[in-house]
Amino acid sequence: MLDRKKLRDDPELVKAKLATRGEEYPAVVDRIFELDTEERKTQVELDDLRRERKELSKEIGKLMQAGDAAQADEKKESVKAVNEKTAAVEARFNALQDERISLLGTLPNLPDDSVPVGGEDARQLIKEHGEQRSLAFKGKDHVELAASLNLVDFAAAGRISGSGFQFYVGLGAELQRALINLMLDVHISEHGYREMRPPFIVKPEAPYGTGQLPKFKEEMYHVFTPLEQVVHDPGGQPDYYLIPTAEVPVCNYYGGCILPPDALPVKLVAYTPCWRVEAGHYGHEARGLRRVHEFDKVELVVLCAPEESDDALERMTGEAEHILELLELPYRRVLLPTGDMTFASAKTYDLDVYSAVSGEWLEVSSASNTSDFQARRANIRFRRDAKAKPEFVHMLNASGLALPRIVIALLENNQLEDGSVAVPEPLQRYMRGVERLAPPENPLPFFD
RNA sequence: GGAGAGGUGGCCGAGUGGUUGAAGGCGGCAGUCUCGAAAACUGUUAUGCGGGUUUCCCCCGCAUCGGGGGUUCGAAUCCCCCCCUCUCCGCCA
Repeated sequence: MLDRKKLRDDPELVKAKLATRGEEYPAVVDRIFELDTEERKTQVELDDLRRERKELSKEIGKLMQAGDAAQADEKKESVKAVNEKTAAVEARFNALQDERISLLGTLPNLPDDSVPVGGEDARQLIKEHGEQRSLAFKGKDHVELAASLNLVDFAAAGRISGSGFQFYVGLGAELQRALINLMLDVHISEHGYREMRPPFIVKPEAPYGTGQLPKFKEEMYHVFTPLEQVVHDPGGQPDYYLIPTAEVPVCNYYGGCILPPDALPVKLVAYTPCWRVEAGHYGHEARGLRRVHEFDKVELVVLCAPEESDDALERMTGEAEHILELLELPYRRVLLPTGDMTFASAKTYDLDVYSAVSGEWLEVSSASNTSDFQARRANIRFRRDAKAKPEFVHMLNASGLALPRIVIALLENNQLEDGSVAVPEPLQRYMRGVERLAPPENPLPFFD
């Protein structure tokens, strides 16, 4: 949510900045500006009428206590007249306010000044790390490796859940668990995060707070309770959503709270599965583990004071990179342009990992500074001092990291000519000391 | 899922239709006392929106007692719906 006052004070600036994110936005800003002006005029009218009613009602109370029923009745009539006027003005006020708020909810965050203007072409390479070496032999892609090493059963997942789901088996499942634990442990003990285990199913208010709603409703899975038990249906919303990222429940953890002085920064890390509809066909883009409906991710969330958030974004991105370095995966950091950022973000870095087989970069992390945008929507504030007025915190999130494409890169980059895959050293202790992923001696019976 | 109880300010808790934004207590902050601290005493202690003044100082209005709707001249208080918590029963990993 953008600051209503900022939009009021400098609509041209807001329009110019939002225009870099989508051509449809300036017109919305104009409309909100009109609504805001009219709404405030109406509020003055409304407040006056309500004050009048309040005063009269008090007088009626006094008259009743004094036993003067006749005069009281007379006043009651005048209050009724005031109430009629109030009802009309109130209806107008509510209509203006509703429209303003719902339109404001559809505007994305203002991009930071350091963000390049433009679409995908304007992506800015910040750094590259590690050698993008190619294999000395013809490597298999991760789907072939996953099959030959008996790590992932795509066919079974397809039968049971449909395309876009995976059945990790044996060492494949252990690898997931190992990656999750490695990431959590590093973020907790080296980077000072506190682990959270949030619920995976949330009410609509939560994705609204983080900005997935109302614009990206179709990207989330809806969870309905059985029809006869559907009791609340505010605004036609389904009952629940499956989280598309841990950001949704974790960022809402302090929803509505005013954090005391010295509470910031708050650093939270959570592993959760993530569910995304990913409607449409992607072909090669979606092969195997590239783009899936359900995946595992370790997510970092930081709440900090406004003046800290620029540094916090750099730090968090570095912390995600640290995991890639531990896994010895070549990666690059890219600064996303205005047209490419997620809704709530003011500035986003993507981390891409290099795949030796396809020679492509695969996105494994997105680190965003949402400034006060999510904090406004979720209403999360803090006090600098015991007596200071509450201010909105700044909120940041970064994947640290998303697993499927890590697995792709790990398998493809670390494969050896004999068809096995080397396990990076830091990961071995999380996998019972396994150094190589090799075809199991007695694989699961496999049906295709 | 069934039956019952309840949700009030940072916390505890009073308040069942009238000047209650809300008693009292605790905590916090400021002051008096003290060499200092404790104790005691005094004062103070919500958020949002709008208007004025004009800049962070104050003044005024409105709203807010889980959320929404209703009754009424007037609702924390009465009615309806929803959300949440607790107790017992049922079911269940």
